[in-house]
Amino acid sequence: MILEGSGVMNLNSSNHLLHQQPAWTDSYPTCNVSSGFFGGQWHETHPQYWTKYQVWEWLQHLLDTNQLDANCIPFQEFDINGEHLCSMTLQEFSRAAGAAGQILYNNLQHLKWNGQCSSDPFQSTHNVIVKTEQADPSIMTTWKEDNYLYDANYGSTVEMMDSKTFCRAQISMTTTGHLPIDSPDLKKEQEHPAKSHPKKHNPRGTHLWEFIRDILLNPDKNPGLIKWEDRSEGIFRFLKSEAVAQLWGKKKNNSSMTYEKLSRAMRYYYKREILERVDGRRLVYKFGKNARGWRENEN
DNA sequence: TTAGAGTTTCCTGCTT
DNA sequence: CAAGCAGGAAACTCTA
Repeated sequence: MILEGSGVMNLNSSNHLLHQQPAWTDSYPTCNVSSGFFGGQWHETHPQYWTKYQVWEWLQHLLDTNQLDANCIPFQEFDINGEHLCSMTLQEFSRAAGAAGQILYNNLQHLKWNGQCSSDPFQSTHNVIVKTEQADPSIMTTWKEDNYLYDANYGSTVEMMDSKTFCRAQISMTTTGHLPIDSPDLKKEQEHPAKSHPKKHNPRGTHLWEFIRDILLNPDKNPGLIKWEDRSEGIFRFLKSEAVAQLWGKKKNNSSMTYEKLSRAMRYYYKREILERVDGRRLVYKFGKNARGWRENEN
């Protein structure tokens, strides 16, 4: 998983926006706990409301942005939701993730603080919009489709802020850090953003191959869409190719995505050695040497 | 403003 | 025959 919108960004409008809106509840106006198959993207939601999957997405993001070895963060120690995560102390982070615990803790505090000036539980439930999690991608709907969400607490629809603007604001604040964080890692990142994010380019969120990988790595959220054929070799097979394509389309806000188009993008990965061909087998692919994070004992 | 990355879309031909 | 594969070409979106 790669940072969406890396490095220094054009923050003028988003910074302005955030400075105008110091309360986290205002900075997460579109919080949609389970907007999609995986519960939406972690940076679209306040940490308090992350699902387990979003916690993992956040961990993966930190691995990427801090150039950490995958072994630095034992994911099994973070089989928890956002609420649990937010309740963890620095000591608990350190115990769970060792040296990386400090980074995790600082980043989480940063994210919480980023929008959260108040811990008022009323405020948090007032503005955060919750949707019931839907396991079946065929029936799921996203906020983009309807352009509004239903606020269960108040029985009303809420107009949405532009998600891209919101994400940019979130990520830029995370990566450039205008907040008083003492973490040396974050300071370093502020001083050398380009060095911290070498050749990261992920304009529209997670890459396709990472999206596929994450489905494979999260069987609880993978209702028979893709399965491992040979886990150790990184060989996998699409079981519901069109459903996966639809899911990818949802993620990219592209309702016309098909497996034919998705597979074309997959084939481009051959040249980059992110995927390898598996001859003679339909719907079967294999992770290549440039694909990271799919092995059970990565690195 | 521009170049490049990473798709997305469309296409033709081939294979299963 | 349908579905999937292969890969060229152009268009598109977004970031540095």
